[in-house]
Amino acid sequence: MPALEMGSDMSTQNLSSPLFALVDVNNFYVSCERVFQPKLEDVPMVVLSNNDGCAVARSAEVKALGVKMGTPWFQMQELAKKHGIEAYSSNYTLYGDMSSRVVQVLRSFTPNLEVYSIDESFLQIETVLKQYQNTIELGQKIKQQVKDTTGLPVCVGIGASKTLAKLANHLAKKQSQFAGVCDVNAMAKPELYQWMSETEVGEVWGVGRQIAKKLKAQNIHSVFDLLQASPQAMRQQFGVVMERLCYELRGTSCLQLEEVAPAKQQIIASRSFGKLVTSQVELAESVATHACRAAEKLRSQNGVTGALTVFIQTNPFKQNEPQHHQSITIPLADATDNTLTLTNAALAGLKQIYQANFRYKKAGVILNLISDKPSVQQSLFEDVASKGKSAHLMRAMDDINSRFGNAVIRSAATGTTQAWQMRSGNKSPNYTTRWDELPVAR
DNA sequence: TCTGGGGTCCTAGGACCC
DNA sequence: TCTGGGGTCCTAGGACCC
Repeated sequence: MPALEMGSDMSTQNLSSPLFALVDVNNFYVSCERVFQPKLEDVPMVVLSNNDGCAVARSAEVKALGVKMGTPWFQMQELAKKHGIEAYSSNYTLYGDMSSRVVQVLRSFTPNLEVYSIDESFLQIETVLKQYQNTIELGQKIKQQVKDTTGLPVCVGIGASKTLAKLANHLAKKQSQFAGVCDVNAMAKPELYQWMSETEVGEVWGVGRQIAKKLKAQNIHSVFDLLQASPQAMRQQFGVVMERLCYELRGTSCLQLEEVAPAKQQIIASRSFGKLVTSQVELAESVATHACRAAEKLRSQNGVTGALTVFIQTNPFKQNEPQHHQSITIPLADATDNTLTLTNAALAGLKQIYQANFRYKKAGVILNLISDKPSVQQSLFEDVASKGKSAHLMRAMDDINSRFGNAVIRSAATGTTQAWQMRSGNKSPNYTTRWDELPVAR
């Protein structure tokens, strides 16, 4: 079954099945700090979030003590004293800079690269491989090169789908015998299944706490259990994302490499308060600040927005206090990036949702961007993987794109393809108008 | 006392239209 | 037994990711 029918470059398509490598920096923020302060090597340490609230990065020593990601610093005081854990405030400028250095090294291996997050990149490597004895040699080379150039330690996971590469990366990190590089694609099936049955289902990329809980309730505990579950049944219960994930686990790639980062759809600027806030004046100050910051971000990526959302919320951890989580979306008369317009809209919104008598913990502003690029959302696995349907979808897309260069296309879960033509200077926050429907064969 | 910030996708459901 | 129903547009909210 051809995995990807949507690729535009037919010449390079499907010559061989894809092979993905996920390169992930170990304990990224902690490792960055250590590059510049070598004395911190071997010191148990954490890097803290804004307001020095939570641990957002933990060194190996701290992880070994059982400290979970996001643990509030105040909750680990005792442990910190006992084991000499040091805490550092985060320095995102530094981390961003280190991140681009790592990407630069990775690009020297292949241009087919997706920067997935500040510390992770996917590489598509089946064409690169010829120059190496095997995937492990390539992985080790990458690892060494990043270490030599940036000082940062990475692990490499390799698999036939992004999800499997993620899983391989997990094994590379947890199991020392892999020496930081693991290829589940080259692994003998019995060995792979053994690892899978020893790995909790919650470790799978896309299986979070809620879904893991539901899976376990029906006796799906390990990755191997999930591998054996029927994708159709999983879809019925959990939706299309889960179905796709099942196929990915089975080695059928459904998720493409996204070499070009898609334009942002929204911009968020928000912060927690150091203390609880009740007055509207104080909230207004922070909301205005966030609106300004959001507007700056917007302009820095040459965007415009058609609607602005303001939200305020109480402290969800104070369960004995009345909770209030309110938001409102203000449509803007014209698409804009103007700070004053946005600030005024934000303040007007705040006025409408503010209620006295609540103690607020957080405020923020969300901008909904107007996209000017055609985008495609594939909802159905079948759309991607089954030849007939995706061919039909492609025809529909070609047709729409040739007639309306500036269209937004959605393939709905029912298998219909719909298109909206962009309106210029449109006033609606939803910036799209449905113009036609193209039937797609089921 | 003290609990991050910034994103994505998908679904359900209400209002409305014909 | 009673019942309209399909489709659109929009929002809220849940789940996930790092």
